[in-house]
Amino acid sequence: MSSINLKRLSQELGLSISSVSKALRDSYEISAETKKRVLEMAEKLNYQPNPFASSLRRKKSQSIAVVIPEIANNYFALAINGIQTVAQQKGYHVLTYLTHENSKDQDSTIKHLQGGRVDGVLISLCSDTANSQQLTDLQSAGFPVVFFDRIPDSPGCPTVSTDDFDGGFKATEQLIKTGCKKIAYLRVAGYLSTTENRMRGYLAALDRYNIPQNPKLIIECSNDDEQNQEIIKKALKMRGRPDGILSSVEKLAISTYYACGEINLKIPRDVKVISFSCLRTASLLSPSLSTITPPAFEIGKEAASLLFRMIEKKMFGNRVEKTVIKSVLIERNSSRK
Amino acid sequence: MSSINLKRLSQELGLSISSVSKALRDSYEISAETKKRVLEMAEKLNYQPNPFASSLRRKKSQSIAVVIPEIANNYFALAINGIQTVAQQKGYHVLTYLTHENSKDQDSTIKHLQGGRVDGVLISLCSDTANSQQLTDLQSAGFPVVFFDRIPDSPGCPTVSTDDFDGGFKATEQLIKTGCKKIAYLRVAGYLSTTENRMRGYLAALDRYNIPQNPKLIIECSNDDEQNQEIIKKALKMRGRPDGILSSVEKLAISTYYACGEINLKIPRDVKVISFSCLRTASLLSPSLSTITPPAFEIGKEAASLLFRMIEKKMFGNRVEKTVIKSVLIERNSSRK
DNA sequence: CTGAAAGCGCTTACAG
DNA sequence: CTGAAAGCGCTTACAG
Repeated sequence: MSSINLKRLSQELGLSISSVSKALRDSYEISAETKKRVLEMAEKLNYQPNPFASSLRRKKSQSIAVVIPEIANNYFALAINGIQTVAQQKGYHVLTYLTHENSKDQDSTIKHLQGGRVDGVLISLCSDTANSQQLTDLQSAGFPVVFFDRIPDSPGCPTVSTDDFDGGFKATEQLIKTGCKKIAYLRVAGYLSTTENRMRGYLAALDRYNIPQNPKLIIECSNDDEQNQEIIKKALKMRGRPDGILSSVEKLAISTYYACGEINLKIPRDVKVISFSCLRTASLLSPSLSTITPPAFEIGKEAASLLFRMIEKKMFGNRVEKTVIKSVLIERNSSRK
Repeated sequence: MSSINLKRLSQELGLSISSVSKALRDSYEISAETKKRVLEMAEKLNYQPNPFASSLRRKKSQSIAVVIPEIANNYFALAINGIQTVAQQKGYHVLTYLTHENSKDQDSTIKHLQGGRVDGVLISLCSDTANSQQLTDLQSAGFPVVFFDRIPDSPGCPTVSTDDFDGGFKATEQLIKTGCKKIAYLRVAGYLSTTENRMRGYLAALDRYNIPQNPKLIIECSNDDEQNQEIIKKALKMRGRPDGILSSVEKLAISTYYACGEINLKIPRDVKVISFSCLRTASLLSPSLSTITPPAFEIGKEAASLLFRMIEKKMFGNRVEKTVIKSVLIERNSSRK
């Protein structure tokens, strides 16, 4: 925008373009005095370098992409906060892309990014991600990609996530200890390792306490809030209805609250609820919601730091980092006796 | 990243670079047959154009910036959702910058953006924005800037916001009608027109119902949640303490709930509460929170649309658009008799 | 309909 | 320490 470029600046100073460029980049080739003059003039004329010229020449975009399923979700909002904190400190720009839980959008986004618009990608997969050729291509081209939260299974991917199995196990254990015998696991569609691992933890806890597994209590939800509310209502009305609910994601817990309200079931008296969630207002809900809370801000920070290490090639050889940050279980009234 | 460029593509096809470029941009100068061949080869080799070369040449970044105070806030998360929806549809990229309510960060961000990295800026001002020379410079250079939610006073700025005065008035009226006589307005620091207008609505409602204004009931909060809780607690303990609270932003309502819990005041029995807020869980809180809810998603969409009209020069002359979208007042238990 | 050439605004290896 | 020149990968006015 600012029409001041190196050419104009160099004319103003009576120097060559190359000297001005070097002075601005603090090159050792330039005398201290010249640097000072250049810097002052740049300031005076409010010179802003053209980022595209620089990126084109240096083959570095100074940008990263964050690809997430949605943003109106406390987890992702907090994670982005962590990512931005690290990126802004590094002087990097952050491009955000929403996939709306749609693998087509996700693929086309990833495809676009191969043009070199960014130096690296942080991605939390959409729930219906099957086998993304685009992603595989991107990675096998040596492009830095870090997965966070919703991560794939394959061993070759650098990931930052929370201990999903452990969270699922402990949450289930909590419900069992308050007397629940029929615990419903609310899962989202798709087969991301995140959901799968949470479910494995749930199943392992049932085994550990000799509670028989019941496939009817594993309830698959969709991306539509209204529809989910109906699904949950139906589950809560069936014969042998659940006396405890473990929700794998925040929004299903909210749908559960609404569903219970509609069919007059009291939480925790009639059904106990616990959910993976970063809801700030968990303790203000009626009743307050027990949560397994992933440290979203830290996960974002960690993922971004890892990505920058990859971008800056500070990784040791081909080692693939798999960072796991523990979630915290906070017992509140929704799962009390 | 992908090392396939126009040169490589043209060699592969036995065509000149210019013809390939034109074919890819669907130029009328190129025959249908050649276009087909080019497109197929581009697909086959997974050609992705280098965005920087294109941006440099065309002086168009195909990107916009969103500058907001924070992201872990339902309002901004929803607004970004609206912005992204419009931008992705237009094939634009979205860069997000957080100012953390800090005018220095805001200024340095704006300064950076003058380099031409984006074609336009959507900004919601940080609370301590005084007189931003950077912003004035940007606008007077003819750079497209649209303000949303937290907007400045000056008539020359295109803005998309909610009817703050009206919201403040109606919320106050609601509290008065349920019997409140001492209504505290919780305001944030700084003098953005948003907060000011909400307060003017509040004051106008007091006047309208012949309730004397009391400066002690206008309580200035900070950006620190813990500190705010103390400030609110103190206000609730003073002689002639408030019997109603109008919170100008969501997070102060949450602090109010916590403050009341700590000093054993029952909402709405001892004090009634209403707040500007986009909290999804407002109706699940204990008690459910009465809100004036700005349509954040629509505001984001509208602001982005306006920005694109400016970028595409589809504006009529110098007309400055000031779009106002009404908020909805939803009465819930926190402000019931 | 196709192609040669200039140029967007930088950076950097090289010469002096 | 300074500068001339090439080139990053595109686009587009122009010539044929």
